[in-house]
Amino acid sequence: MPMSGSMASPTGSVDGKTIRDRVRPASRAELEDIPWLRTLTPAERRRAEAALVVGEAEPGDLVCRIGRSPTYWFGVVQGLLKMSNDNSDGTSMTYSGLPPGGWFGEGTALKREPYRYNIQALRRSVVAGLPVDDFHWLLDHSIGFNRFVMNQLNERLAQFIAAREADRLNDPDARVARNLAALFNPVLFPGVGELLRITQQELAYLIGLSRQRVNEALQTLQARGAIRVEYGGLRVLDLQALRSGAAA
DNA sequence: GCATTAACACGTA
DNA sequence: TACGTGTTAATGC
Repeated sequence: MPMSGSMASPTGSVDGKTIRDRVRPASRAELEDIPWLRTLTPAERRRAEAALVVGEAEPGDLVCRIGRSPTYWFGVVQGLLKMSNDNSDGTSMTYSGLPPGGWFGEGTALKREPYRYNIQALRRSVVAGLPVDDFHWLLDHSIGFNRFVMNQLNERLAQFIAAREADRLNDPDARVARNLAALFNPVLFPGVGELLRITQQELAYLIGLSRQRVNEALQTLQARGAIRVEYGGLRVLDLQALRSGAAA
């Protein structure tokens, strides 16, 4: 039985730069793209906006590293990140892609425990961070923020179940379709838009198939009108078809 | 039979 | 030039 989790990718030279350096306050335009700010009262929002920072991540940069203490609750403003861990045999396993609009790390921030995964930039990205102390302050003071976080956790749980289901499908085309549907989840990743910039190689690592087989599946999905394959990315034409696995 | 790795030509940023 | 895509051939379960 194929399990996508069994697929490992070569780790490559981990140029272990962290983006801790060179963070700056969030610009007005960047604040507009942060979905949970709209759930706050004016006073709460002022505090959150003052605390938010953003940083640029180059391809390969680590946004957070396993074992480090949580410093921020993170969000993707632009670009694409991946969540993965490294195996003892020098390979790594990719668990999830993180497109724009996605916020992550609340589990670690809640418990103030070390990160359990690496978060790495796949392409040039802009990452926002809310310091953990401010994250906790919002949890203690803001009803709207609590609702957002609860909704976020609920949606992620649904995604987790869907991912397990997708892993058990043995039709590679359907697995590719379901994984794409997850990346285009408008609740978890409201900033992804209709064009997702990701290479077929990274998609292959994420899904747990070879690049060649992913390419074949993408051609099939395109022929069915669910997506359009573009250079360095994919455009979604029919999200419902992807969710249903785009079965023949 | 079907997916994987390896290798290649080709087009694009 | 470096990278991503699309394709083929050989190999393995």
